[in-house]
This record gives sequence, structure tokens and C-alpha cells, in this order.
Amino acid sequence: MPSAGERIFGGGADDGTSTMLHIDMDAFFASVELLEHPELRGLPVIIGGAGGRGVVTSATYEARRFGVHSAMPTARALQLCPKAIVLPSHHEKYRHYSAQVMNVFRDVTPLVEPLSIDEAFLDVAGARRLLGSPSTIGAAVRARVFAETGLTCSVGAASTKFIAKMASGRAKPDGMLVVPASESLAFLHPLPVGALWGVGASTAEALTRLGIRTVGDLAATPLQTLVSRVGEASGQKLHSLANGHDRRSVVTERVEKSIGHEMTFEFDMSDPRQLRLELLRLSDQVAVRLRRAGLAAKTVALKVRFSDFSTISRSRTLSEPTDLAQTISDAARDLFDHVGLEQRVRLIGVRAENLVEAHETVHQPSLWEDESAAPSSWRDAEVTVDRVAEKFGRNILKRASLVEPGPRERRRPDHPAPPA
DNA sequence: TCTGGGGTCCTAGGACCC
DNA sequence: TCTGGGGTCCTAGGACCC
Ligand SMILES: [Mg+2]
Repeated sequence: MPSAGERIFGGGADDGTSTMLHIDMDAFFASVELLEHPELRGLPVIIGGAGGRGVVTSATYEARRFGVHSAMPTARALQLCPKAIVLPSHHEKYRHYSAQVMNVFRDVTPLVEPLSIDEAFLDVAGARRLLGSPSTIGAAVRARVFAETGLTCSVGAASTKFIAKMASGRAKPDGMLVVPASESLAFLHPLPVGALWGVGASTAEALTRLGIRTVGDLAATPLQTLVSRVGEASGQKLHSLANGHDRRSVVTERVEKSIGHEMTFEFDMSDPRQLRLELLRLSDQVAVRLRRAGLAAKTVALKVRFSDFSTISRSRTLSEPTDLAQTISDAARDLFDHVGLEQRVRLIGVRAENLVEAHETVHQPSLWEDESAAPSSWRDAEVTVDRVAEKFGRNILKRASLVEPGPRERRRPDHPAPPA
């Protein structure tokens, strides 16, 4: 895929006013996979969830030409592009490359705000004296990222975060777009409202019904009209951004506000015992992450998605914050037991919210790795050995000592037998 | 075509307090 | 006695992003 090039909006020179950089990796997951499969370069490659229920998480530009994009069901993508090569994703690997790229950014300035695994804001106002104009810095970062990882990225440079983010999107792939401060409104106003960061399908439709199609239309709409149609916060925000106002600065440290895990099943499930076991497994994953972060949760939230894709959430605030799988699982299970199961369950999830610093974190291994910590729920779950094996593999059974009857099982001679 | 998993932020109603 | 208003916490749902 050829580079989109490095350009300055409006055709002038870099006047040094575009000190906010937004840098976004190009087709990140797919590009990382291509590093290990060079023979696939130039072909339509899709990274998709394993199994029949996946969605596209990344696609090469060759695949995008067929209309394939992120969040599209893999089945749909294959219909649009039957020759696409679907690869499973490897998050551990992506995190590794992400860390490498972020380190390149931090060599330029300590003022780096990672927004996600593959993008960040850089405030280069202070780096200019040493490193040159924003466009010089942007070009240098792109070159260094490529030299160190073999990956391409795109840079948006502007006077605000919002415009920088919009500019990087228009710089893709493998390019850079600098928007001098004086060009901000000329850049923004022709854009369709739906292209704005924070405006999705729902808001775009509401705005279109008001006759607002471009950012320019938005800027010309009275604040009160906007607020009354899309809500207080959205209205205020859209009005400011459409007029180029955005005083947000780079935030280098963020406190996590919630930690959760969820699971979509290969086939919708109706057996509450299996679902409760899944809750325990998810709760354990959540608890392990809480303890690693030195955090405890005051609130436990349950999410259930049914066959028809309708989704409910239930949450409960505990009397004491917790970082223990058993406590989280007990709460999640209790919430779950009060949910009517008129339909089969497609997805189940557990999230820890209202996080506080844990006062004393005792060392507590994952339930799945320490059989002495195996909870009573194991027995209550009443799962058959075969079902667990099918779901988690034999290793889990060994670790949880379900394969060879241990003390826990001997206390329960009526443990359901595997189907013949 | 049939919809992942990780998150953040906002709204709105009710409880409760001042 | 009635009315008003603000603030905080809790809960459910939804929009949105990558
Ligand atoms: Mg991105």
C-alpha cells in the first residue's frame, strides 16, 4: 500500500503551531501478523476472532478495498472478500509491539498519552527547541517506528487533541497531515458530522434529522438547540469541538476505573450450572488483575447477553471492597440467579467497578492454579468432568484436581457422573 | 452477515441529606 | 404546610471508541 504522503493542510508551511500530535498505527494487528508472514504481504488479510462467532478486529488495506472493516462479522467479511486470509489474533504480541512503539514516543517527549494499544497523543511544544518543528518531529517518529518495528503509522499534527485525532485519520495510511492553528476551521467544517470522534451512528442520525450534515452546520447551530436534542454533555462538547475549542491537555497517567472479563460462547448456553462455573472463572480473572494492580472493588457488575442479542446488566455494591474471586463470584452468581432465563445465554461477563486501593493484599494465586484455594463453588457448580474438559482443556482439570478424585471429591460421592 | 472483548462517559430516576 | 433546589450515591441502560 503506497504512503498517503506527508502534507500540510492549506498548502502553507509548518508554522510551529501544531504542537499536538496524534499517532495511530496502520492496521495494527494485521500489520504485526504480516511481520511474521511476509509471504502474505499485498494480500487481503483479516484478523478475526476464532470460531464461528468472530468479528474483524483488523484488516489490511487490500481487504478494506472490498468493504471489510473492523467490528464486521468475519462471516460477512468473507462474503465480501472470499479470498481473504483470516488469521487468529495474538494480543500478547500486539502488547509487545505497542510497548516498543510507545517507547519511541517517550524518547521524543515524556508528555505521551496512550489512548489505546495502537495510538497516543504527544505534546511536542517543549520538544520543538531541541528536535525541530512538529512536522520534522512527526516525520522522525514515523521513520523511527518503522526502523525499529517494521510497522507504519500515521501522524496528525494540530493545535488541539481533537483536530490532531481527526487529522491522523485523514493521513492514513503511512502518512502525516499537519493542520496549522489558522487552518483549524477550514479543515473541520467540510467534514461530515459522522466522521467526528465521539459521534457514532445514533448521534449522527439525530443530527441529520436536525438538518446538520457537516461540522460547519454543527458550528452554526445554537448551543441550546443542540443541548435539547442530544443532551447536556454531548451538546456542549459538540458545540465546542465544532468551533475548534478544545483545551484538553495530555494526561500521562490514568487510573483504571473498572476491570472486567466477558465471554461469548460458541453455542448459546442454557445450563445454569455451566453458566455459574463460567462466572467463577471470569471472577477469578478479574480478581487476579485486581490484586496485581493493588486494587479492590466496591461494586460487582454482571452482564448477560441473550440469544436475541438483548443485553442486561445487574450490579451490586458490597459492604466491603474485595479483590477475592470467591467474593466476586458469589455476588455475580447471586445477581445471575435473580435473572430470568427465558432465553439461552450468548455471553456472560463480570466487571469490578468502584475501584479503591487495596489496604492489604495477601498473596492469593488464581483459583485455577491452586487447588487448595478451590472454592465451594466448585462443588456447587455440579459440572461434569467432561464438560469442564471440553471447555477448558484437561490441564485445568488437573490443576483443579477433578481428574483424579482428591479429598474435595471424596467429600462429594454424588458428584454427577460424566455422560456415558 | 449476524454481530468480540477491553474499556469510558452520560443519562435518568430514586433514595437520602441539607 | 408546601415548594424548591443542590449534592451524592446507587442502579440500569445506552452511546461510543479501539
Ligand atoms: Mg487506533
